[in-house]
Amino acid sequence: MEKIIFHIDVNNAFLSWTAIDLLNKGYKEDIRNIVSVIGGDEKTRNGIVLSKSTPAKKYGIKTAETLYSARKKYKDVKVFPADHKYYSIMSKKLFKLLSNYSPDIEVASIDECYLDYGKIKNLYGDELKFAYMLKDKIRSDLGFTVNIGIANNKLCAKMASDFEKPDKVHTLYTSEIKDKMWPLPIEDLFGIGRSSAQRLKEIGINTIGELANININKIEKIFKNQSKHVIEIANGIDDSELELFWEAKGISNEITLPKDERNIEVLNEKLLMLSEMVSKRLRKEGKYANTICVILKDNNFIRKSHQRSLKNPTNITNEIYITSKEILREFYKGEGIRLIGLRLDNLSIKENYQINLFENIEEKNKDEKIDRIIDEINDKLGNNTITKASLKNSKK
DNA sequence: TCTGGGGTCCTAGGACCC
DNA sequence: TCTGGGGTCCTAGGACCC
Repeated sequence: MEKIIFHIDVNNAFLSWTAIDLLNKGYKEDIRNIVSVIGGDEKTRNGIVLSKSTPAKKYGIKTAETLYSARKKYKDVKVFPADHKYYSIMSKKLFKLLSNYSPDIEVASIDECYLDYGKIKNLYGDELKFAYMLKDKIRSDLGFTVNIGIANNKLCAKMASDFEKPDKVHTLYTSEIKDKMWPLPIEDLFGIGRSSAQRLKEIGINTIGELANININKIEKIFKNQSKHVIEIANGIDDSELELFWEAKGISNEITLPKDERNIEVLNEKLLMLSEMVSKRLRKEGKYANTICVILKDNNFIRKSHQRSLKNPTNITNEIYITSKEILREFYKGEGIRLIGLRLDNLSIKENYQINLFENIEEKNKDEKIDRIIDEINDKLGNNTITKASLKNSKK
């Protein structure tokens, strides 16, 4: 069976979805048609562009740049806050619509997915016709536009959906790689980021085609034993399968602080909050963490992290909090901290206990039960209703 | 009024074991 | 009297993606 993969990508997802939300609420203007962006709050140092309208793009405004910088490009750019809950609803609507046609969908992020069309071609016929029908149906049913890339593997489908936007269908079949992909600049290749692109340009490689045809020796210093793989992606070679069942390998939350912080007591309070956030998500997944990692970003934007493997996996808020405090104390040197984060890794399904004479299993089970009850109450009454108070009184 | 947050994968070095 | 080498696990950091 011929492999035919679709990559479906929402155009300017956050901005489009906010535009729909605003129109539903009676807002007169469709912000997709003006110079506008979705941005964070500058007062809390979250002032970056998360999504931009097509007109904003025309003024050179880019995702992830500061609002300050965006305003320099267009003084009166309209800035709207993100609404992640609403985005999640719209995302689910999209995937639900798509699942009416195929069960073989890989959700790649909140606003994009892969669909295995090869498996359903005998039902729906020509892929190009179907793609046009699908994109128009999404637009009429859900109110936003998508790009659809069609190819013989995931990589090329992804590349194709990134061609001209918005509201377009493109193909990048294996036979079209030379003509459609090789002339593109090297930084357009999926998997080549800023750092790799820079180093490739330094050795005179500027297009995907140049990379595709390079002698492997010339890039081995840069890419080590990934060199073969890098040349393959430049040739549009990718035999990876769709991953239909995604499971998180780690759970993390981070916060940027309103000002640089040097007070370890304040940092500990943030760790308490982060412990509550990550451990609640962990319990919801029914999992246990084997590794706890504390992340710091200092006022020079340097990230540092320290982690610890646990003797026994846990999902208990207080255990995670106590451990994270110890880790922080071990490596915090008093520098101004801009961001603090907490990550749980090496997740396992069941507590894989080795008998530990010094640990009271019944006590642990009780702690976990209490945490779950707290989760339930907070879900009903809104977050942080009882958690902090109960923890502050808990034993060290 | 400068630079988010949530992920994955890879590398390299050290510890440890045989 | 001159220090192997493979395998695995842990840790820290970097690159990349949306």
